[in-house]
Formats: sequence, structure tokens, C-alpha cells
Amino acid sequence: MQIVTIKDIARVCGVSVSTVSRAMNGHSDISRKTREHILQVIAESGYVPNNNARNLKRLEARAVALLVKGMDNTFFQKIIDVMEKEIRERRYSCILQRVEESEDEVELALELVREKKLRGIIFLGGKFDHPKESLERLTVPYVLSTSECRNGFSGGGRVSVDNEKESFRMVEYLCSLGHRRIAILTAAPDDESIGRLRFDGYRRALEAYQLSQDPQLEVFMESGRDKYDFASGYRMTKKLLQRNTEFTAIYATSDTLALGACRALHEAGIRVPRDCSVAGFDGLEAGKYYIPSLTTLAQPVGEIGRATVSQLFRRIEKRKNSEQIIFEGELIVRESTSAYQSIKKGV
Amino acid sequence: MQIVTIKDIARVCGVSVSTVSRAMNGHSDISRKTREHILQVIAESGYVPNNNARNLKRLEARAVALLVKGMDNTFFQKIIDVMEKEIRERRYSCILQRVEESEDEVELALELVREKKLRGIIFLGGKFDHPKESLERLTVPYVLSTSECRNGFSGGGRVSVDNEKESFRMVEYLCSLGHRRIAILTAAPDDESIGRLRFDGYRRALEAYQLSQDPQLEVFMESGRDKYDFASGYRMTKKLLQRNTEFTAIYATSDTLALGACRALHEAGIRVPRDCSVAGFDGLEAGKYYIPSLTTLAQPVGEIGRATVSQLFRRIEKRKNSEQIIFEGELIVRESTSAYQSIKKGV
DNA sequence: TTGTACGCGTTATCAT
DNA sequence: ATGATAACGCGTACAA
Repeated sequence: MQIVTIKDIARVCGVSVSTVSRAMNGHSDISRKTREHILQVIAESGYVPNNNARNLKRLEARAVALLVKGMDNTFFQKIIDVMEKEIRERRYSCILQRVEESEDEVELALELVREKKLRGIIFLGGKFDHPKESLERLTVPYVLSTSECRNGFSGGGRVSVDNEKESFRMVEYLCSLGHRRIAILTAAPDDESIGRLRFDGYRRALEAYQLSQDPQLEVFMESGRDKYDFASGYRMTKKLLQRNTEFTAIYATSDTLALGACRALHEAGIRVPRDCSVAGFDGLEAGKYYIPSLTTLAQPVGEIGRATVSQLFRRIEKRKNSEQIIFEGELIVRESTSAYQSIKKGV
Repeated sequence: MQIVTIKDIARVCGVSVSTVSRAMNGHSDISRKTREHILQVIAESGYVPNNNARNLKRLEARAVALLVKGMDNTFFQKIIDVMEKEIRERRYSCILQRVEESEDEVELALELVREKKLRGIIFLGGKFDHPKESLERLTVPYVLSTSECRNGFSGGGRVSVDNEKESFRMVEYLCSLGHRRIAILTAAPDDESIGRLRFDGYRRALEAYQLSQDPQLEVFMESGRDKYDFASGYRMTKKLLQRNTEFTAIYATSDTLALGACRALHEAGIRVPRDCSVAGFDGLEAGKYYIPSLTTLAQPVGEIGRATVSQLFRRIEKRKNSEQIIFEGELIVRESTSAYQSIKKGV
């Protein structure tokens, strides 16, 4: 009795496999009595239908996948929640898969579409610079959420904030406070994703305020070592401090980086925001509870999540065309930033 | 050409399906020339083998599953990393699945075992109070990591810290600092999992120090609303403050709760640790970077992860019996706790 | 080295 | 209402 199959159940019940199948799947062309008997036997036997066989046979399932690159990113936590809920509300099942940094999410998507007979895909995170040929093979609707894509973008939809613009806004805000030496903590120089866009926004804001770009103020992640987390923000700020260059504000391209930065400043005896302002990006919950609470550019995760799912379903069920939806971020000013005080110049 | 199957490839290549199969699976009994040709055609065609069909045929795969309840729990992040790595090193693939709070992880495991021909399961988190009958149907080895289980526990192994004991240690430490009014932030009273054990440790420590238990000092999560996160710690501490009862230390049963608590105290003008000490549990990275950095009872996540995986494989490959492995936690004293100063008594 | 044919567990189609 | 049987796409024993 190692492996129980539908045949075993059929034999025990004295019916055919098709009748068992009907009982399980809630078909109507079966008598109440036999159905109940069968379900009873199933419950007692510990039989679990084999999904492989099911999916192999089924023509299409009510299911979509949510593929997340960089699942450890705290920022995704809430957005995943929202999306799962939205998907469930539409009575679809949601297959959530984390994809490794080195993995190719489109290849994975291709497999899943075949395997699970998926109706749509949501990609969360990643750079998404896939060749057109790969994307063209993806025959179901897909939406790219929160992340950017370089090459024009063919068939898929996209939902996100305008990272370059929002980044500009944040740096502009810091400039407007009177800061002129604004350091930035950002992704490795070879980053082709949001990291690059946020960096571009920073540079453009400096230009707009006629501040010259100073390499001494730019701290990049070391690829392979740093990522968007506390420890990296801490290390990068230490590095900045060692350069012995003057700065009165730090713009960190994520809230986690920003909080790590605050700690490093604290240890160096630099008070936030009195001696140095610190600003982040994302609008993480943690920043709200930190001391000092963190000024940030919050992404509307709820709206992004809902819009992503609703676009996907418009395309699945109503065959609408794909769209590029851009949401506004919100500049949330909290305790970690303040106006530049020339008194501080005594450094 | 909607769906490409192995037959299409065979037809295009002018060979039989078995030859294509051999080419894909790297069998040796095939000429280099035909193999290369076939692989070439596959690459061009965008063919993706159907895993359902594969798993249906395969007798057993080199795969185990990692089922996580409460994936949003920051604490699991690192341990998942460790486990995935350990599993990969053994050349097994790791199927990572989050399980909803309301879902039954054992049922899910049962499905997966059949579906993916799994060789073993790791359960992370959850209360795991499953009836014996369910567990007995689980024929592959499984290990319960980081969480507790009430009813004796039949076939599975377990790896964790002794939550009750470590909790005792932390509260004992606070007592040793001279604190006599120690508040606790903990899970809902009906919790049957680690929440209850940590609470028990707290109570036992009070007893050991001949301090009486005071309901005024106990703040429980509101079920459905609170969980182990910043916001809950914040809310619960606000609640505590409203009670207008005196306390000189807060023991939060998770680091996230502790950090939320710090913020609430800060807003009430209570300085940490000068006016009130705060201690957490888990050893999260965030606590290290907070200001003040957080005193905590760190769980050895690396060791727990490694021991979990290695036990699982001892049982899969060497048919060893299941074990209960208990690791020591580490009391990490940082800035958020200090000795009780009677001066403060001016409250 | 290659091809033929069967079976994995299930659902769907057609009879009955 | 129920049963027999053909797929679903692939791996593999066996034959060639």
C-alpha cells in the first residue's frame, strides 16, 4: 500500500476510475450516494491526487505565477501580500516562486506556463533585459512590476514608479534644504536596473541646482558583496567617512541602506539630522520606527500591487493591450532630514 | 505551432522521441553528431520539456522541500538562505514554498511528496500541532526547524533552541541588572507555539527572582491584528504606557517587537536604556544597526540551518533515526539595556 | 547507436 | 449515472 492511486480507490469502492475522478472534481453527473462513499474512502485512505497527472491532462488552469527576484528584499514583502490577495479574490491560484539572482526568470516562466498551464505571469524585481526572442515565446500575458527594463519592452505591461524622477525629487528636496554636499549610496556602477535610474535622478538634480558632481561623494556597492541591506549601508558609509570629504547629507537609494548609514554616522559621532541629514527610498515600515525616523520616498506598494494584478487580468480575460502604468511616489519628510546649518561648517 | 513537444522536435530532426530524450538528458548512448543537432533544434524552437510528464515517469527525484509558515518573518530570511545552500551542495534541488497561516503544511507536504517525488521535507515555523494520522501518512523523513510541537512528536526530527530556557536567560539577565518591574510583549494568550514557551520562561525567571507576576506588565498580541513586526511592538508598547504602571525594562519576545517598542518609548520621552531597558529575541541584523543597538538573545541560525539539513540527509541517505537537536542561544548585550538606577524612581 | 512501445496517474470523450 | 478507453508528454526497457 505504498502509493495510493485513483485506481486503488476505484477498486476499493467497486467503481471505475472515471467515477472516482468525477467524485473528486465535483461533477454533477454522479449520484450523491456513490460520491459520498468515494469521498469517504479517499479521506480514510490518505490518497492524494497527483498534480502532475492532473496538469498533464487539464487543458488550462485558473492560475498565474508571481516570480520574484531578490525575495530577501524587504520592500517586496508587502507588495507580494497585496498581489496574492488580489489574485485569490479573482479565484485564481497564485504560484509564488523566488528566482535566484543568477537564474533567468523568463526561462522559468516558460517552464511554468507549460507545466502548470498558467494564464499569466507577474515579474517582480530584476533587471529584465531579456532578448526579444525569449519574450516572444512567452505566449501568455505578463506584467513587469516595480522594476525597469532597458530595451523598449515588447509585449509585456509594466507598473512602477518613475525611479529617475522620484530620485530627482528626493535630491531636489535635499538641495532645497540648503545642502550642497550630498553623498549618495547606490548600486554598483554596472547596474542596469533601478540603481542606475536612481543614480541618474541624483545627477540630474545636482545639475539642476548647479552643484558639481563629485566622485568623492559617490559610494557604489561592491558587486557580490553589497546589496540593499543594513550591513551594506553601514559599510558604504564607513567607506565614505574614510574619504575625509565633507558632506552634509546622505541620499541612500534604499531605506535599508539609509538605516545602516545612520548607524555608521552615529558611531562616528555625527548626529542625524543635526550634523548630517539622511534620506532613503522605498517607504519601508522600519524607517517609520527608527530613531530618528527616516525621510523617504515611499512607493505606493498597495496601488502598484493592485494595478499590476488588475492589468494582468484585463489582459487575460478581456484581451486588452498591455499598458505602462507609472505611479507617483510620495516624499515623506520625517526626522532624519533638516535644513543645512552653516554652523556645522566647523568640520 | 502553439505547443512544442518532444514529438515535434523528433519529427523536425528526423529521429525518434527516445533519441531526443536521450539527447536532452545527457545519456551516453547517442552519437555526438545527432545529439548536437537535436540540441541545436531545441534551442531554436523554444521547446521546454514538460516537468509534469517528467515527474510522472521518474521514480524518485533528488529533491526536498522547504515549507515556511510566516515567510514575512524577517527571522527566517537568513536561515532559508543557509538551508538552500546546504541542500544545493548535496546536489539536491530545493523546493521552497511559503505556506499561509491558515493552510495545513502537512497536507501540502503530502501533495508535494507525490507530485515531485520528494525525498524529504523541512518545516520552518508554525505551531505544528498535527494529528498523528496526518503525520503517519508522511512517509519521507522530515525535520521541524525553529518551531515547537506540543504532542510528543512522532516520526520527525527537530532542531531549535530551547525557547523557554533562553527566554528565562534573558529575563534573568534583566533581573540581574536590578530590574524588578519587567514588562513583556508577547504572543496572544492562546498561542501554543514559541510564544507560549517564551512567556513561560519569563514567568519562571520572575519566580526565580521572587518577583511577583503582574498582569499589568503583560502585553499580548491581539490575534488577527498583531504579529511579530515593528508596528505591533509599537502599538503594544503604547498600550503598556497607557496603563500608567511603572516598569524599568521591556522584554520583547522578538527583535522586531523590541524595535517598535523603542520608538514608542522615544515618543513618550522615555530614553533607552537610561529610563527603560529594552531587550529582544532572535538576533536579527536590524537590531545591530538600530540606535541604540539592541540587546538580544540570538539564535544560531547558521548552525540551526546546517544541522536541520544534515539531519534530514542522514535520514534520507543513511536511514538514521530522527533526533531532537537543541542549540544554545547567545545572549548579546548591546546598548539598549543597562543596570537599574534607583534615581529613575522619580516616576 | 537508434527506434518501438508501454506506462506513469489523471481527466475527457464516448458509449452504455 | 456509470464504465471503457484514449489521450496528456515524457522516460525507458527492449528490440533491432
